[in-house]
Amino acid sequence: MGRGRIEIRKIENATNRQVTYSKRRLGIMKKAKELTVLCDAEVSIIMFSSTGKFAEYCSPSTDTKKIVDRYQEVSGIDLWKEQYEASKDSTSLACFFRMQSTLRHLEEINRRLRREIRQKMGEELDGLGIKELRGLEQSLDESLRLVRQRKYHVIATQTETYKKKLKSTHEAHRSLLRELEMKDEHIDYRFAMEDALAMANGGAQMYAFRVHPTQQELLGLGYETHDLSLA
Amino acid sequence: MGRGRIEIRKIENATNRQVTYSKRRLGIMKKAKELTVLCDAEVSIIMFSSTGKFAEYCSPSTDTKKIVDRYQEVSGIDLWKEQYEASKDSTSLACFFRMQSTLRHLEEINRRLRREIRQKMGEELDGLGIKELRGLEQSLDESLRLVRQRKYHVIATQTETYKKKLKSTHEAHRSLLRELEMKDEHIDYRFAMEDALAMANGGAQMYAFRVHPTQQELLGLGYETHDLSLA
DNA sequence: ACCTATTAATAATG
DNA sequence: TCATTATTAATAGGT
Repeated sequence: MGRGRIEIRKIENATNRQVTYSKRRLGIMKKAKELTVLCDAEVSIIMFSSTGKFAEYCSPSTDTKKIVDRYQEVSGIDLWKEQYEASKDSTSLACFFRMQSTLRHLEEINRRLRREIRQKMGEELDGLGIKELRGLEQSLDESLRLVRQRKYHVIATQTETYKKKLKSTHEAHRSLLRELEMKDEHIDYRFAMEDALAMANGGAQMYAFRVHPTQQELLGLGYETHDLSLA
Repeated sequence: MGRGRIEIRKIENATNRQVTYSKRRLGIMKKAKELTVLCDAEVSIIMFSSTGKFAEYCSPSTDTKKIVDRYQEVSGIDLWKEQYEASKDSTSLACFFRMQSTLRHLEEINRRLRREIRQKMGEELDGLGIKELRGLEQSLDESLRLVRQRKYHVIATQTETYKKKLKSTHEAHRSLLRELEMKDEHIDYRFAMEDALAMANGGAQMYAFRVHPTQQELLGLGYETHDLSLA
C-alpha cells in the first residue's frame, strides 16, 4: 500500500528502515486503539526498534502489569520464575511470590465466576455451542422449578399463619361479644362487630361484602332515604 | 476500509463484535510480523477479547519474558510491586500487609460470587423473603427466555447451513450425472446416484425415502431378484 | 469461510 | 520530520 509493493524482508537502508518503523509503529498503535474500543478488548503492546527505542501501548481500562499478570495466569508461564529461583533463600521473598501467584489465581477465578453469572443472566451467550446452551437451559429450568417451589412453600406458610391469626382474633371477638351481651342484653352489638371484623380483613374484602345489597337497600330504605330527607 | 466506514466505538452486536475482533486480531498480528521483519524490531503483543479469549504475538528472535524484562529496565516500572506498594513507605512489611488485605478482599468477593451463583441455581433460598423470591423468579424466567432464544437462533443458523450444503451437494451430483449421461447415453445412472444422495442425507432420512417402494419393487423386480439368483 | 466494494495504510517522493 | 499522493492492503457487510 504505497507506490508499488515491497517485499517483507529487512529494509537494508537504515534511514528508510527507521522511517518505516516510525510510520508502522504508529499504524499498529492506531489499530490497537481501534481494537480496544470496537471490540472491548484488552491489549498490551511492547516494541523495541532495531536502534533500541522503546514504545508501548496499553488499553486505557487496564495497565501493563495487570495484563502481564493475566497472561501469566492464563498461559501458565511464570515470568518471574528465574528471579524467584535466584532468591530461594529469602523467606520473605518466597512468601511474596506465593502470595502474588495466589492473587493472580483468585482474580482469574473471580473473572470466571462473574462470567458464569452473566451467562446465567442470559448475557454473553455468543461463545456457547448448542450443547452448552442446552445445558444452561436445563440448569435454569431446574433453578426456576426450585425457586417456584420455594415461593409457593413460603406463600402457603404465610397463608397458614394469617388464617390462624384471623381465627384466634375471630374467637377473641366472639367471646368479647358474648361477655358484652351478658352485661346489656337489650343492645345488639353483632352487626357492629361483624363490620369491624370485615374492616380488619382489609378494605378490598369489605367492598366485596358490600356488593350484595343490604336488606335495607332492597326495601328502598337505602341511601335515597337520606337524599329525600335533604330535599 | 470496508463497505462504508464505521465509527470507532464499541460494536453493540456481540456476534459482529466477535467477528470484527477475529479479523482485526489477525490484522494486527500480521502488521507486527511485518514490522519485526522489515525493521528488525522486537515486538510483544498480548490481547484478551471481551469474552476472555487470550492471544499473543512475539517476535521470533526473542520471547515475552525477555521483552517484559527489557520493558522494566527501560521504563523503570517494576511490575512486581507497583500495584501493592504503598505510595511512600514502601517497606516490604507494608507491602506484605497490603497484599494480605487484597487477598482477604478477593476471597470475600469470591465467596459472594459463589453465593450468588448458588442462589441462581435455586439453592440457599432460606434467607429470602417473598419479594426477593419473586425477583429471582422473574430474573430466571427472563434468562431462560434469552437462552432459549439464543438456542433457537443457533439451531436455525445450523439448519440453514446444512440446507445450503445439501443443496449444493445435490446440484453437484446433478451436474455430474448429466456429464456421465452425455458420455454413455445408453447407461442409466440415476437410481444409483439417488441412493448415494439418500445415504449422504443420513440413515434416518434414507429409511423414510425407502418407505415408498420403487417402481422396480412394485413390478416384482426388487431385492427378491437377488435372492432368487442366490438360491 | 469466502467475496468484493470501499476505506485506510503507507512507500515513494518533494 | 512533515505533506502529498499513487498504490496496495485491510476490512465491513453480505452470501
